[in-house]
Amino acid sequence: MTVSTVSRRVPVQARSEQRLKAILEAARHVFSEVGYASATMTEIAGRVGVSEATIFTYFASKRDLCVRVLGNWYDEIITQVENELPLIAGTRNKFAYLVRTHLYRLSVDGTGLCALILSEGREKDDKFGDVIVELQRRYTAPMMNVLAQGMASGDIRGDMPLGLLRSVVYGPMEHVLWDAVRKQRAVDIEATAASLSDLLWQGLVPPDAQEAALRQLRSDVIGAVKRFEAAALK
Amino acid sequence: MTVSTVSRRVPVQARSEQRLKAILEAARHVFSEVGYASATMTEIAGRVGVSEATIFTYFASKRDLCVRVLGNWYDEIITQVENELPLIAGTRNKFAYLVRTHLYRLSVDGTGLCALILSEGREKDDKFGDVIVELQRRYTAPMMNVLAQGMASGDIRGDMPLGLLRSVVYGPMEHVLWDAVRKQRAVDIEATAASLSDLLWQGLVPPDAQEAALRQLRSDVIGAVKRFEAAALK
Amino acid sequence: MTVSTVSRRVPVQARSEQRLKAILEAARHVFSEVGYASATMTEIAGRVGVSEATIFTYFASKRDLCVRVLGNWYDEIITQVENELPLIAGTRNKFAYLVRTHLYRLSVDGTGLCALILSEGREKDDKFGDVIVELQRRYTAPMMNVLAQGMASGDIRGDMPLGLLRSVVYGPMEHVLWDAVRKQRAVDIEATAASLSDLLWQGLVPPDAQEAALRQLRSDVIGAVKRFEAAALK
Amino acid sequence: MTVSTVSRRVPVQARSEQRLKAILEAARHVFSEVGYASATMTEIAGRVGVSEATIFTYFASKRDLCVRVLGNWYDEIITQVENELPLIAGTRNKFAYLVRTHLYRLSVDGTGLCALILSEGREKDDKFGDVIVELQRRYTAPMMNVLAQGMASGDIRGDMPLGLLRSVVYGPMEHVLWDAVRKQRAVDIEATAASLSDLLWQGLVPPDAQEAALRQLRSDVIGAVKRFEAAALK
DNA sequence: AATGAATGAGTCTTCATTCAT
DNA sequence: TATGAATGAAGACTCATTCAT
Repeated sequence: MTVSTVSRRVPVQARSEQRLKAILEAARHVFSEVGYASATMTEIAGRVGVSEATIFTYFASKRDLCVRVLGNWYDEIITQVENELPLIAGTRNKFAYLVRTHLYRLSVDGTGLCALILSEGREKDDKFGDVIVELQRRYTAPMMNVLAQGMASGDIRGDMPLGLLRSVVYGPMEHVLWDAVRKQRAVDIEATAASLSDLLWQGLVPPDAQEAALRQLRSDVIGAVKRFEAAALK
Repeated sequence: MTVSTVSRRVPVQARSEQRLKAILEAARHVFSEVGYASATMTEIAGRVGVSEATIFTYFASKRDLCVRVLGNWYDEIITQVENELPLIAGTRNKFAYLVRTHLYRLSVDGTGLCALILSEGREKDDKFGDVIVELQRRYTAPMMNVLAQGMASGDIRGDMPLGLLRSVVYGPMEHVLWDAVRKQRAVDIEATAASLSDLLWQGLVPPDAQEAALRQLRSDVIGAVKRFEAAALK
Repeated sequence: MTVSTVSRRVPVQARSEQRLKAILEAARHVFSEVGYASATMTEIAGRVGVSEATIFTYFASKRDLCVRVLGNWYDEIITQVENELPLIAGTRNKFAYLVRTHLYRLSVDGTGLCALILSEGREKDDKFGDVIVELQRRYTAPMMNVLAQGMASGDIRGDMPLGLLRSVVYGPMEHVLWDAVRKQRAVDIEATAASLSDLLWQGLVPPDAQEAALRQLRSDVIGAVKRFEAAALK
Repeated sequence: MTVSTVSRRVPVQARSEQRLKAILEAARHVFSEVGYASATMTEIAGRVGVSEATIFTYFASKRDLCVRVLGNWYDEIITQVENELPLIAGTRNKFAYLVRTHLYRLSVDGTGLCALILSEGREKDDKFGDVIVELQRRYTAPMMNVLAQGMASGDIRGDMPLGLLRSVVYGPMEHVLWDAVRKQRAVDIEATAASLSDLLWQGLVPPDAQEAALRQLRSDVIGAVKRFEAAALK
């Protein structure tokens, strides 16, 4: 039997559950604020009020801690969306819901994490491996489905790659929030979400089909009304 | 060079001028590739082929070097835009030009710098402070002008804050490029620029045309209803 | 148990006795496998299936545990030898028995312990101090007696210090086993023991026989020369 | 171009050459005294009178430093042996020379290194890889050649594997020296070398061939003398 | 002007040991 | 008696920065 490098068992008692949460929360904030490379275990430990060694009792490494922080964040929001989205009808409404939810989530605690994901996710040595990629995929899946279905049904223009649409949707939201953080200003989530939904949807809608559809609709109504009038006057 | 915080005498001879440029260039690449925190003076010095100490002859600190790198990058593109933009007529054309130029610039050497700005520009200790905010402001000024003038002329919808429009424009581009970097794929700049210009512009355009159509439709329906009521009462 | 430095009350119940043995056994293996410095209480505790704190209920410190492990190991083999050796007759046979037993013991679980003794027994701060020296002395006593008696009886050459003979006997065995461990090969204990006994014994035997032969030869030659000279002068 | 992890260039100036030697020497002592695992860079740096960081300017890692220490040690003695051995004639004389040299070298500064080699060389994760194995092979090559040639020429018994003979030769020497270190006593190298050479050689010589050869020789001489006498008297 | 050399201040991580329960 | 939890002390290693030459 070889000597195995057993990392100590993670504490599981009631009391330590709280500590674990505290560490995760502190870590979430620190990673958010300064990014992975600049975040230090010392800082995180200091915020929780424990020694650095204690953190290593709960997490195997800085990397592990970060992965768990990200995982938690994703899990929370993924769960929420998976529960609420099915209750909403209509492509346009689903779209607006996803925009609003994303914006809200990011604004609460995610801006930094998002930056983290984006900037650390590209390291060559894939420090976080496919963990992030997979989480990201799961997280954006609902939006991608909405967009894909919209394309299929003709609600959304089909002349651009889906990946580009994703960037068009998520890019502005991240940008808005970074801007806010950088300028230390609060964001009016509801107003911003409404505006973005509106503007982006208008961009996503098929360019001519839009007017065509309106014209068609109007002629239909007019036709119907005329037929009705004719019938009524008879 | 916009901002500088040099504490030592900068050499002014011809040879030194070249060296300074070489250092800036190497630093730009390194910062781009690995971010501020992970970039090392050793690596930069190594690429230039000088000792680390030499860099400190030209720059007071790593921070200073980075600020100068960013400043240079901004200066280059700002200069380019200030020269070329006036030659282009039409809000829509100017908009497309700016999108294309931004995308092109970022894709060449700016993605990493962009990440740098976004992830380092938020540090608690205000490492780069307002330097970046100011540079960013100057850089986006032309686009902001185009958008503002578009609003004034009625080419662009006026029902949303200008800052939001900026996010709508720049957000997707950054997103697209990070995506590309993360997936190690090249971006077809021209195609992407065209698509983004198209889609975004459609979103930016005042929804008047649509509203007009809708208003017309509504008045049609209302008229029909009135006539129907009249007929029914007859 | 020979030496102990326990500072806490050792449990005396039946259950505890077993646990103590289990800890000692696990510790023996771990120390064997990786040496004192690299052995961890976590690993030992893990193998026993108890918490690290429990070990400290039985042993005052890692050092104490290690000393006890070594003491136990020595005790076992010393007891065995003290029981079996008297049953064997003849210096040569006793010698072979001790070689075989030592080799066998070391190969079973002692190589690592041996390394432990050799490499840790030298520390500046006298980590194990004279404990090991004393154990070692007791352990080698039987062999030393055999050698001393052999010398007295003329079976073994008396022209070298006893201590040197000890090295000649134990050195090769340790060397053989380390070689085996390093090369990850099993040792044929019986064959090796036989070969070593044979070779070493031949070296240990008084060189008298050979000297006698040589002396004879020399006198023969001298005699011949004299006769030759006499003949030549004739 | 990827960011390469360039370790800083090793200093090469005259002044630093001395420092390098000083570090190597201090390291040799420390590793000797406490083994690889227990040796600390702090201790080594302290002895040289420099900061820990300085050592890392010269050596990439603790492992690297240790490998260099070992390499140096081996190189010195290998060079010496390769120069001197050819000047010595006769298997027996070469053997004695190698024993004496090994003993002398070890006693000067190698005991600890030897322990290091033996105890660290067996780690599973082959911390030092084949480096040590190869050095060890080169170092023992001359002795192995002498033994092999002795076997071929019948000077040495051929009924045992060469590897075992190596252990028989080197084992006692290491044992003698460890004993000395452990007991803090000096060794009389010359006397010990002579004794060991004598005793070991006697063990190595073919068991019966020895006496047979002597008998043969004597009869040859006797025969020759008789024939000579007969001729002379005629 | 350039740099070889050195280092102080951290960084992550490990682990024997303690103690309240 | 046993242990979950916590931690102080230390260890290898990094790197921006300084300074004499």
